Amino acid sequence: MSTTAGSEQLLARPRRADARRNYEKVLSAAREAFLEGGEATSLEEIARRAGVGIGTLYRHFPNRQALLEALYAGEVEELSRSAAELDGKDPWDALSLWFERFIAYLATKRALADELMNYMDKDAPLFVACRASMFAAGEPLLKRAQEEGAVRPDVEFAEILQMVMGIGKVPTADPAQTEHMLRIALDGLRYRPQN
Amino acid sequence: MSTTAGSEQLLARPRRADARRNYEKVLSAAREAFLEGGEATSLEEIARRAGVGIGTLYRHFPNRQALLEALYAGEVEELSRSAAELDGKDPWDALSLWFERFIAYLATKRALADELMNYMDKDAPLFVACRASMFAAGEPLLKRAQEEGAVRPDVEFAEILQMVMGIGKVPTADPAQTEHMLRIALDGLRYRPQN
DNA sequence: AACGATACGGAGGGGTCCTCCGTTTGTCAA
DNA sequence: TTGACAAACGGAGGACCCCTCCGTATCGTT
Repeated sequence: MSTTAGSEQLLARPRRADARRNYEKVLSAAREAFLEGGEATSLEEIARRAGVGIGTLYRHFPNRQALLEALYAGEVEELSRSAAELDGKDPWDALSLWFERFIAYLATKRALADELMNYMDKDAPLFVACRASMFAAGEPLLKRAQEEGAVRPDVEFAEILQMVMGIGKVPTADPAQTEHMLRIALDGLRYRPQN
Repeated sequence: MSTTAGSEQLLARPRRADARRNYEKVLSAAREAFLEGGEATSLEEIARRAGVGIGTLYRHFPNRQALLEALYAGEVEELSRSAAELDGKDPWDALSLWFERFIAYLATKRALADELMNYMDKDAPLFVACRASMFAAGEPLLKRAQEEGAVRPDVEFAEILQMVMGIGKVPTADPAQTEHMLRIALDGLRYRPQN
């Protein structure tokens, strides 16, 4: 899967054949488990699903956060890559479309996003790399929209990203609600104080 | 304290003198502890601070969430009450000022807010009452601003509240960052698609 | 085939939430 | 004042969780 290919460059993967196998097993068991069971799934449960001892899980991922980060790495790269497709479009449309995708991504991975927010300010190398990847993908979209005058100049990519993440994290019954909140907030990017 | 007065009407308080005393002791110990130690403070620690057995704590608050809700009740009422002072002001200023206060409130009680977001959709009676209180305070401000034409008509109070909560929950190094995000999002309320 | 080095697995330490129940204490009627 | 009972207290301990440690098994190489 391409999601794991992404983290290969960032994480020193284990060497022996069985180790590599188990690494993958744990990772995909974790992916499944978080999708189904929500954020509270225990590592013991994940190890059990992967058919692996708890000790093995911890050999590959020194703690809970490390496992989440490894999952995160692959998914984020995929999202970042999707910005490339938006090059031709109208600057504003491209920007807001990309953020919509971002929100959709957060929606499916809410459990992940929840835990990750807590570590947002941490500087784990893998995390820094992911942030960089997001910036590389999204910042040009913003710059382009600003240069065209579609977005006010007094906003920075970092804060918009955080704002969107915050909105994406709000639990709603209907995804349309989240999307509406996003639209309102993004319209704030277009607002001009003195008109 | 007025903060506890609020929850008196919503929670059936214990009857015996020592019980009432201990109830207060636990509540204020919890307030302190969450302020200092962050969200992860254990209930055992709170009981210890209150000079009370863990069993007693659980007698008054059947689980962790219940304790948080009880804390929440008082604080929210205080915030809601502060909307009354904004009656005279310009509709737009009143609305955005109130949300700014809301954000400031969330900032000091982040630990609380964090846990509470998880239960946002739950219908615990005390929670419903708190939401009602917030609506009573904030919705008129929005309506007034919409009638004056300062805010677009296609937004509802509930979603704005959620949006603001989402933004407030984002951890930032500098409060000014959060405030800027809020300003951008609120400017979205004033944006008009066809100009 | 044999021998490191590498990786596995699960018992168990320390922590948390919460329950259960024997003991203590407040309250009220006599 | 006293006695009795409901109400409340407190902490041991069960269930669960994260994580560590180390004896055992397996891989890869010679």
